Amino acid sequence: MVPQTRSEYGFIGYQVPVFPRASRSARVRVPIKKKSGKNQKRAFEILVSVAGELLQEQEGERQSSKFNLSDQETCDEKTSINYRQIYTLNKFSCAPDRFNLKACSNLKSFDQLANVSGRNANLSAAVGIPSLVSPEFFEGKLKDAGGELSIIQTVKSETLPLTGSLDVLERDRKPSSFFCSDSKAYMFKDWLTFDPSRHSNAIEMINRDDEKNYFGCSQAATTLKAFRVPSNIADRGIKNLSSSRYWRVSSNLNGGASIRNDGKRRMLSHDGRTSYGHRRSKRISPFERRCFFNHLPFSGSDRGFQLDDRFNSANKRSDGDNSSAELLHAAIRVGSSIASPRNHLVSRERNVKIRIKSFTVPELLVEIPTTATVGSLKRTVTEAVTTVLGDGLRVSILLQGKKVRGDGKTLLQTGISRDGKHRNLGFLLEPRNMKIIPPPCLGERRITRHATFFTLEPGTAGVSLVPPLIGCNHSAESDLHLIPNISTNSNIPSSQSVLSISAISVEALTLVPVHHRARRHEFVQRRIRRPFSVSEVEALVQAVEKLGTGRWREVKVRAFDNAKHRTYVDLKDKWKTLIHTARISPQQRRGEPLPQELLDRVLAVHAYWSKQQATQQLESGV
DNA sequence: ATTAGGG
DNA sequence: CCCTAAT
Repeated sequence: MVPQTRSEYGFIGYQVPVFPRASRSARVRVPIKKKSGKNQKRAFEILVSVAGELLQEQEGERQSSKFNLSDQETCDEKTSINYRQIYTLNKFSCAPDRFNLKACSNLKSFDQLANVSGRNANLSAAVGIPSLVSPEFFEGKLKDAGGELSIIQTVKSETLPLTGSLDVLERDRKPSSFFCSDSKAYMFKDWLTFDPSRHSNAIEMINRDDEKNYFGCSQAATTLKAFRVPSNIADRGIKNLSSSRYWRVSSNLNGGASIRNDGKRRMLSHDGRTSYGHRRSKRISPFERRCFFNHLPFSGSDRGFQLDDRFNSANKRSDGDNSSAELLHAAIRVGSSIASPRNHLVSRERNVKIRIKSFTVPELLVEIPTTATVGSLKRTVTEAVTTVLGDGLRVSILLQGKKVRGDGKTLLQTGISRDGKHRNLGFLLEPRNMKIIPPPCLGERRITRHATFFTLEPGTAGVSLVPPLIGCNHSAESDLHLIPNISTNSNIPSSQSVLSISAISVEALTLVPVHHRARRHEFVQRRIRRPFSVSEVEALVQAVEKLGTGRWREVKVRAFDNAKHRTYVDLKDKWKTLIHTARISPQQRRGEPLPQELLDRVLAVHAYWSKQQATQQLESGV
């Protein structure tokens, strides 16, 4: 069944993707009452609402056992829901006295569980009590809203991220529990949005019967964003989708190169606010794909959005022969050459087929500490390159060494089409802005949009310049192997070396201020990994010997005051790992070997202060 | 901000 | 290293 229509309803504000059958989900139980209880409660309200519908579906399919959580499940600590996150409801179950939810946010894949029960939630948070369940829902208003919808939409966890395919389910079933009472049809909401400010008002219902394309969602924190989007924008979404994917992967690669070394991380969401971000993940799980996907508009069709789509859509944009645009090879190598054109007739028009086999990346400056690893250098270069390729390139056309002016002219007029062998045709790639990679500690990353299509002369032959597949390795952990002409002369005078990637086909670096659209996705940079040196460990041990554990601030001031990149949390963490290291066998240890003497001291100091702590507690207890 | 721990 | 509850 392919949905011809899409219907959505909801509250505006929070958005909760429904994700009925996740393949897996880790679990963290969340009590209602928390420091950030208010927001969390909202999230729960939403989740519970959604789950209510899911339960009905579940009931109909007699799959309840699949979702049941055992009764021994108890409760505990850990708040995991964060206000501005998107939650995905993974699993749910309902018992007479409890309601279990598993959910995850977009920022942490599959490790959130909300478990709401009469026991671990505080009294007013038990299921069925209006304070937990949103009033509308509880009182059946939501039901009415849903009742008008004849289409139930659900999403298969496996297929949505990649294909965007949707299943339409129709249910005509007797409702159950406290949710909904007698809707004729129940609906799976792909997105349920919830506006705290108006959550006791009417429910908004948006029918989108006439549109095939739609926006999956906007950002969770973005309120009042219309769902309805013109299809031309949705079309554009395909591009963004690809580009963002592209960026995401490449950014993931940058685990080693840090822009900020001040011990803090930052995440920029598209609305410019700063918030916490997600961790770099080792792989792109289906859920991640979905989450990622969810941020973006997508085509309602069944086609997926594999990387190839970028090219597909590029081809389409060129208005030309779809098969003609070859995948442009954009390895970072020297020179650009042009493939000879085949005579190809599309319609009445003769197309010029131009293939860029490779091109040179314009000059890049990468500043990186000499202490950085080779891997981080690679990543830094990767990022620099992808940044340039993404949005920072200006393309000029060179014919016989001269820039071809006038974007309005046809290829015929400029003579490009007659240039049989295209020997004299060239492309000039110039960075639009010089500051590609800010040196560490010197500022904030430029936010650019990545992956840009350059389409020349639409209407005739199209040449799409597609960023290379750098970073399309799906394993974010793996290092990329760039092949730029990196001069690895390490005549590094100071602590900072400037690495220059020379450009060949670039004549000038133009300094064109470019408007930076904030990327629409959160992006967060993990700090660079900086293994502790032996001397650092030495200093740490010495400080702890003196100060004891639990005074990391003082340890920091005392022994690492000038090591800006070592926070007291780092020191505490290092101490933790030191203890572990000292306990394991030398064979199991990794990294720079530490003198056994040092490790012995670690254990001794640890034992000593542990005892101290214990006796102190005894004293205070008495 | 710091501390303490889990991830 | 990250994340975050609890101080």
